[in-house]
Amino acid sequence: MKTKNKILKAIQDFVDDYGYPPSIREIAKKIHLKSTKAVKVHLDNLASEGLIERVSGQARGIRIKPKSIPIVGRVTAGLPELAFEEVEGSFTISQWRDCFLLKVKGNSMINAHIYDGDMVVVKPARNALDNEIIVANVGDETTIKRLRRIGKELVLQPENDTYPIIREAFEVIGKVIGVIRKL
Amino acid sequence: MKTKNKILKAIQDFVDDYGYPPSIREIAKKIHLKSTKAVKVHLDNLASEGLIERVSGQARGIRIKPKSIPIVGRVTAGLPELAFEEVEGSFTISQWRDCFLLKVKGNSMINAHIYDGDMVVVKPARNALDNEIIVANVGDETTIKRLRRIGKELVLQPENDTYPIIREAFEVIGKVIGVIRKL
DNA sequence: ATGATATGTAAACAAATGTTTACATATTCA
DNA sequence: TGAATATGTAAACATTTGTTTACATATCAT
Repeated sequence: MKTKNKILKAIQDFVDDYGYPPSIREIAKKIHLKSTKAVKVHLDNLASEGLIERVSGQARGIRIKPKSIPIVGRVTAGLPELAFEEVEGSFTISQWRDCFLLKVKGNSMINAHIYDGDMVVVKPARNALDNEIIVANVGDETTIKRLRRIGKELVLQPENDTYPIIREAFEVIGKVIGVIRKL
Repeated sequence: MKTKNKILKAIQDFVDDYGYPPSIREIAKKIHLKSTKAVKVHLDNLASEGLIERVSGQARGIRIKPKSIPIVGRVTAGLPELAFEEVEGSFTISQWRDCFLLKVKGNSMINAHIYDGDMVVVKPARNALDNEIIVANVGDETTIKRLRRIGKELVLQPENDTYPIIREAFEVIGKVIGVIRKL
C-alpha cells in the first residue's frame, strides 16, 4: 500500500479509536516514518486531492470526512473488492440532527408501511400539516398517527381500518420524517 | 447557563463546525474566560462526571461522545423542553460500519415490508444462510431477494407472489440487515 | 548511465497548547 | 458577619506539535 493511503487509513483509524485526529508525530510513528517532514508532504498531497482538510499551524488540524454510508443504485463487484455504480450520495446521521427515534408498538399504522418493532425518526415540532404522520401525546400516551382535519376539527387517524379515529385532545410532539427497521 | 454547560456546548459546537476538538484557549475565548486554569478545572469536572473524556497533556485531548440519536419508548413532554421515558439506547451510524445502502427499485419484496423507494442496509458478505434476505448480482443486475434452498439448489425468492423465483446463477454481495425509509 | 523527481532523514526552530503556582474575587453556608 | 468553598486571573513553565532547512536515498525516465 502506498504511503499516502497508509497515512489516510492511519488517520481514520486514529479518529475511530481516540475520537480526535492524530498529530504528525503520531502518524509518523504509526506508519514507521522517522521524519515529520515526510508526513507533512503526504498530508499536503492528501489535502490537495481533497481527501482530507488541513488547518495550517494548528495542533491536530486535520479534518476527515464525517462518517457516512454510501447510497448506491447498483453493485458491480462484491467482496473482497466492492465496486458500486450509480452512487447517489451518502448517508450521515447529521441529517437527523435534533431528532429522536420512537419505537413503534402496535399495528395502527400498517397501511403506511410502519410496522410493530420499527423505529420512526421524529423531528420535534409543535405543529404539523394536514395529512402528515406525527407523534402526539394523548393524555400520557405517546402515539403515532396521521393528522387529519375534519371540518374545523383536528383528529388523529390510524392507518389501519380496524382502529378508531382519535378525537380526544392531543399535543403534537413531532413529525415522522423517516422509518428505520432492523432485520 | 452554568459555565460548565456552556463549556460542554462550546466543545460540541466546535467539533460540529471544525471536525476536531478545541484547545483550552479556544474554549476560553468562546465562553469569555480569560484564564486557561478556569477552563481546565471545568473540563476536569466534566470528565469526572463522565460527560467528556480528557487525555492529559495532549493538544486537543478532549473526547466527546460520538453523535447519536436517542431511542425512546415514550415522550413525556414536547417542545420547548422535550422529555423522554423508556429510553432504550441510542442510535449511531457506527453499527453499520463497512455497510452500504442500496436503493430499492420495484415491488418484489413487499411481503417483507420492503418497498420501492426504500433503502436497505447491506452488510457485505460472500455467503448467506437459507431464508436470509440478501443482495445478489444476477449477471450485471443487482437484486434484493430471499435466499432459499430447494433441495440442493440455491435460488432467489421474491417476496411477492406475482414475481417468479430466480434460478439463474448469482453472486452473493451481502446481507440485508436493515431498512431505511424517508417520508 | 545520468539527470530529474519523489520520498525520506535529521535537526533546529517557532508556535501552539496544557499544567502549575500564587493570588483575587464571588458565592454559599453557618 | 465571617469562614469556607468555588470560581476566575495572571503569569510562568513544560511539553506537544507544526514548519522549515539542508541533505540523503530511492525511483523513474531518457
